[in-house]
Amino acid sequence: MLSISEENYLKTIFNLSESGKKQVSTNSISKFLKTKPSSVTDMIKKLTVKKLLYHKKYKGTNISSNGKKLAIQIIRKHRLWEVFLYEKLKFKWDEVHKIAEELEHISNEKLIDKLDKYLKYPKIDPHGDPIPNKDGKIDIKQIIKLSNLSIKDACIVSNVNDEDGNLLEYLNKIKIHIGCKIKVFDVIDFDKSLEIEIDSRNKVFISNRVAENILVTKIN
Amino acid sequence: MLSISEENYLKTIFNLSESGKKQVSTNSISKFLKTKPSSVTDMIKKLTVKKLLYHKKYKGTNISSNGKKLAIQIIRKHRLWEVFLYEKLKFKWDEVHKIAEELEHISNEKLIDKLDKYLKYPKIDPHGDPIPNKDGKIDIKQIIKLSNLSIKDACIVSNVNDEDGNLLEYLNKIKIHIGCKIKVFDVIDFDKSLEIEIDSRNKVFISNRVAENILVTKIN
DNA sequence: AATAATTTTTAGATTTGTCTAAAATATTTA
DNA sequence: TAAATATTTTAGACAAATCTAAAAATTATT
Repeated sequence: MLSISEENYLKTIFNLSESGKKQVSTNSISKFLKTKPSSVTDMIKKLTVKKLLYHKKYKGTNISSNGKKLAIQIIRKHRLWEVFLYEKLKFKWDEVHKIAEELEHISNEKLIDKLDKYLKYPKIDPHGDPIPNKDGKIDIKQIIKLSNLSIKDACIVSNVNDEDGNLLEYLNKIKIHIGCKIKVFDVIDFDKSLEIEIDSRNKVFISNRVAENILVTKIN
Repeated sequence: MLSISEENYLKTIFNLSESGKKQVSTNSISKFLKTKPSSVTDMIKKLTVKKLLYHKKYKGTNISSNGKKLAIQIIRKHRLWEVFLYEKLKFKWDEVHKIAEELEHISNEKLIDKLDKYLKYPKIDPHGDPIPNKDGKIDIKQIIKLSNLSIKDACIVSNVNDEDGNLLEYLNKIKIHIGCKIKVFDVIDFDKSLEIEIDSRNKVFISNRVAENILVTKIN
């Protein structure tokens, strides 16, 4: 059994090593968790003794396969709770993360199995991130341009090009934001513009140019 | 903000002072929480400084009105989560307590409000205990004999006379246990025997003599 | 390559919640 | 009521998770 702190470090190290190079630096962990580097060193020692990490002094940290397994189970719990909060309790997509950070540490396998079943075995969370299954398997998240979707496809916005203030302003106006759900109702042959529905509410047309600057994950 | 330990002590002291005399002994707390009396003394000091308890050396402990307010909110969370686990996730009534002990410490007012709404503002938990409302008001739990109910009443079994082994064996056979739900379908005028349905499943007749030895809380 | 700057680790301290052992107080019993 | 027993508190220790300050190692700069 891991403590909440140990779980948070493990999860952070897993995420950092997924989203970058294999060797995770002490500083990057400390920045993410808002703790001092010396605290990170201490915790790395503890988790290394438990064989959840590999560590070479001054060189960086790796997650072991046991560590990875545990981290994935924590992420599974986090994302399932996010789905619950979003779909059942009707929280907004940007409110669910903070609460799920607490819920994810409740350890009861039966609870998670039943929650999974109750939510009808969801594949992605409200941010479009994939939910690992019970065995720890994760469907790799395929990020594509909204312009690549076809009629009847649905997706979650995972990123938008934020270099252009005008684009952001426009997206804000039509209520497209990271985490929102978009369904494609029609693709106009003539100019490849899209008729889409945003968050099951407003239906709008957007140009192909705009659609190329919105990154999404398909959800069906 | 209270720590999980502080919350557990506060809740325990509240419960002990409700279900007995006003002065709670250090030993009784230590027995309930399975910690040493010296640890209890330490925690009492901390909570006394925070004005959640009153304490007189060697004499016993009282909960303050602020302490009571906090304790009731913890109990509210506990019981709402129990309803969720029982009704939505389909846990058995005797499995929910342990998990709710963990969930009750998650502190987010909006979460509890939304959970309450989602569960349609339940008044009692799966054990028949009343759920305090947002303002901390608790409908006092009225424990009555099953024999006092009328047609169409429903209730939760809160206690059975366990002095007679034969009665226990019989109740076990017809699957009446603490926490189960009973609906009264008919009251026979001739001998005051009852036709009841247990846990929305088996329908049986029981004599008035048996019904007098089952204590329940009405739920409608 | 030598120096400066940054990163990481070590050493030692602090807080929280627990413990044991012993002392102080209260209660029960003979 | 005095002695025996039980309860409660105090004193001091420990593990977990953090911190600060300083030392060690690495990386960048001139």
